[in-house]
Amino acid sequence: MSDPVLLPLLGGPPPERRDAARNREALLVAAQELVDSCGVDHVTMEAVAARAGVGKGTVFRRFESREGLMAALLDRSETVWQAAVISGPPPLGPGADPMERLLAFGRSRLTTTMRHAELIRAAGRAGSRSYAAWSFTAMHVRYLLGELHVAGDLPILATALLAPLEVPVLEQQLSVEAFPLERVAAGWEDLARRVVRPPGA
Amino acid sequence: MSDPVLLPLLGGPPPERRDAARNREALLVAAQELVDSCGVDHVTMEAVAARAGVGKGTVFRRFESREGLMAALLDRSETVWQAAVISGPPPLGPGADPMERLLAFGRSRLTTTMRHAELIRAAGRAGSRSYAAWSFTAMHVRYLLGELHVAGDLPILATALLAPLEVPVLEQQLSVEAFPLERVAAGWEDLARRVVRPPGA
DNA sequence: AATAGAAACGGACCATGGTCCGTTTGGGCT
DNA sequence: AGCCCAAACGGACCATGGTCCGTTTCTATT
Repeated sequence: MSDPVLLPLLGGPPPERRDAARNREALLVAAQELVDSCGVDHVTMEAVAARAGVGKGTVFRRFESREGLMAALLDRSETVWQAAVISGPPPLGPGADPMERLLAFGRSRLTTTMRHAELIRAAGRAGSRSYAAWSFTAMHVRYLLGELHVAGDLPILATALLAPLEVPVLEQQLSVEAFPLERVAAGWEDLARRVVRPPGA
Repeated sequence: MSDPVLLPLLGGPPPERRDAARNREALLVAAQELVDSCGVDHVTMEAVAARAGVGKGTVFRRFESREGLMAALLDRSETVWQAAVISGPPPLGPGADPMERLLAFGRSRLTTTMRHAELIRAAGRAGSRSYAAWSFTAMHVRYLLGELHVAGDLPILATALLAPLEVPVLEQQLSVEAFPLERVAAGWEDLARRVVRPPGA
């Protein structure tokens, strides 16, 4: 029977079996290599499986779908950026005043989004991962707006600032309309100021 | 030889052959019926072809891809909405003052987008069609901002107002975070006012 | 160490979007 | 009317994402 002492401590689902963990890692490495060498949309699930030395079924059991695999890859890249926001040097990280941080956030998020654009596209709305990514930025912007004593519906206002930084919107501006990146960045700063500026001033 | 009088008038590409036009129409009708009865993502290209009584190759020749077909379908629905904006009754159509029109535009676009959400998703970035749809709303908002004497980079500000009305953003708020529709709509109005409000007042 | 059963594995199999090419058809020209 | 050929057609064929299930491997328990 199972240990009555451990039982109450089991918070989440049981841990992965060792071979499963090894395969997950191998698959992520293989996928990353293929993405780097062929570009996201030329990577097939079979190729990833073959390169990792496992069967195709295994890939889908671990990551649900192609989107899920891409989301997992994306997660890794996003994590290092999130760390820079949480605990990196100012003005992106803590230390600068909130308005400076907000403007730094916008510029940084803009370039990061474009850098990861292909992967973000390929990840689609994969499970709860993409939600997690959105959630982080939403929480951060909400926090900064709070520090700036912005009045209003903060979650909604945060969304208003984040929406123009989504891939399809940025691609429309940068690629289709061919606005220079600096113009888009400056435009976002202007938007941020308009949103933050108090009504009576 | 070809008529020397007609030749200079040939602005665009030559017109479709009669059978081609008939098939295009039959395919659109078939696709619409299937979408209505099964839901967008259960419609297969073969099913559409079969229902229209043509071969699969024909569907792809006319519409390029699944996304292209969905975009064509979407186009029809969007057109009637666009007509309402251009020449319908105020406050959405012309006649009301610009700020009223802008607020009416936001609410109307919000509900229209959600009504067409599945189709918009399925249409993806299909050819120049999705660009045309974006282009219309962008132009309209730019025009209204001009009428309101808003100072700044109007194309960019228009984008800032349109981005929060895109499907993924709205779904995040309405479905994932479960904000009531009225809250999202009110939030957009607040955003519009902040963007329009002049700096010194 | 032996055992049992849950979990993971692999690759054949299926569904569907998309391509290709030999055949048919429409419509301008004589 | 008859000819011609560009355009359109159709459906076999291919690539790839995703499923299924019989087999193998891990690990907790004795």
